[in-house]
Amino acid sequence: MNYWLMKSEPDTFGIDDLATRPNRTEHWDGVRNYQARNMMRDGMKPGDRVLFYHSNCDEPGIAGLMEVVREGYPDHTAFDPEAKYHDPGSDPANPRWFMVDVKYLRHLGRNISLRELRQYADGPLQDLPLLRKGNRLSIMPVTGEQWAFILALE
DNA sequence: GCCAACGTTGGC
DNA sequence: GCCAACGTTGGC
Repeated sequence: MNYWLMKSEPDTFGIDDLATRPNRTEHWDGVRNYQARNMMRDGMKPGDRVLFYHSNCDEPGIAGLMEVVREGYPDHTAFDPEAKYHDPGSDPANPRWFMVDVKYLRHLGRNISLRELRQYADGPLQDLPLLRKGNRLSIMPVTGEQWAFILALE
């Protein structure tokens, strides 16, 4: 089992939205970055655990936990001219973009803010891509050690 | 293949 | 709203 972190803007789709979806499950569509695509297509497997990170909001940070319940499959929203992330360059016969399905597990007891995580940027979390300058990856791997350390802060 | 211009991300 | 960092595009 592997660990990941996925970002979303709570104004668009936050952990409360995931928690109230049917089966508490939703597909993670709209990713249009090749690195993140590769992780969903090749790396993420059912049973993997994911930190749900709220970005671009009052207090950016980790809000809860979710689980991958379906491995990577084509992101059909790329084919939809009406969709926000429509990509005319993605051919249904050879899809460019992928997504996974994730299921809500639980909220953290408290939001663990980016500000707080930065305190450990020179220590236990020094290799966490989230804390690297200029990082813009919306999906990133988390080691078992980082996962355990972050949850111990809760 | 280089690189300037541009658009986006996302913290602050 | 600002702006630094980054990815992508497209002319050459």
